[in-house]
Amino acid sequence: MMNEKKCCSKGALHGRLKGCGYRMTLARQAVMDVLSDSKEHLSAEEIFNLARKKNPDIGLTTIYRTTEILSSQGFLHKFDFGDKRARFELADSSKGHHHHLVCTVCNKIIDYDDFIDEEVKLLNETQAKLGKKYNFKIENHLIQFYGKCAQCAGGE
Amino acid sequence: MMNEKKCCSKGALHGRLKGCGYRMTLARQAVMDVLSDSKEHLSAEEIFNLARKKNPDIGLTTIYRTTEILSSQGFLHKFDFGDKRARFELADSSKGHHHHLVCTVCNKIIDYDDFIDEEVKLLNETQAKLGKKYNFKIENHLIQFYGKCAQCAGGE
DNA sequence: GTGCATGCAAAGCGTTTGCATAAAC
DNA sequence: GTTTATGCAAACGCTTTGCATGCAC
Repeated sequence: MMNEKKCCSKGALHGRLKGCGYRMTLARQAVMDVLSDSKEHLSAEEIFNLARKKNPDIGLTTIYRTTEILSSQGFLHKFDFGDKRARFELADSSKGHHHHLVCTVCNKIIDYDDFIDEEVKLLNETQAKLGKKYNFKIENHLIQFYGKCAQCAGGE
Repeated sequence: MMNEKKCCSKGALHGRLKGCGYRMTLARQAVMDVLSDSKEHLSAEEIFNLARKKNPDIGLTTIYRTTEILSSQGFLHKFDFGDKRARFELADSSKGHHHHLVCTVCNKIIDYDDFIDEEVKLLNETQAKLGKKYNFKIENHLIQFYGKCAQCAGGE
């Protein structure tokens, strides 16, 4: 069994970036490493602070530009959880499809992949029907549940 | 059959605001009227421009404060369609449950209520299961499909 | 008359952009 | 050596806040 934790090796990243006309840089590697080490959905500023520990010269602007590129190339997924900042996670193909459960108080986010088979099946059907009826070329969907996590619900 | 187009009469709005310790003002009425007349999902600035026609002295700040209050009291629904600004619609009880289809190019939004019976049913089941498993008090959900509308898909 | 609501201006905050420098190739 | 990537500072756009004035009650 392979012990491949990361979605793609440094070499693969390098190659794929090159294939799109991008260069492989320390900053881009740092962003991938930070997201690879963390299993959270990090904001640009969080990535910045973590990347800084490895490379103190990195700038926040670079994080924005890098996450933009890496997202557009499919290395990262970009999410909006309603807390007014974009959040990113590695597009790790070893992790299957998942949806999110968002605490509206503390912003804790739980990725769930339970019960989603039916969900995804229905989603695909709906997507097909909607696409046809409204003549929309549907490319993506968003499902999130909002509520209060155990801690935050308790204290109320 | 009643010819009641608005979700609640001015009297009802007045009473319900009062019940929460809020006063009935021209600005609050204007925001409700604007949203009542439009069937779109309006941004704060759009509401501002329309409300201005009825009352030129109104300020954008008031729109922000008013939509905040009216949303929190359940008169309005607040949405985020990914275009970096909040959008509002009347919480009109005569309109049933609906979800959204969002064009990622021109930001056109289609409310659909087709095919959602099954969707809502599954959602409720999932919500119950997730709530139990993760000890979350789920209060809300978001479903949106993203893609390109007929016009925007054609021109590409 | 009292206290909430308003308008204006300024500040906040995440994000983007311009430009000179530095690094990848 | 050439071209892309970076860092810094400034600008941006939506939203929020401070404060004196105005309006609902």
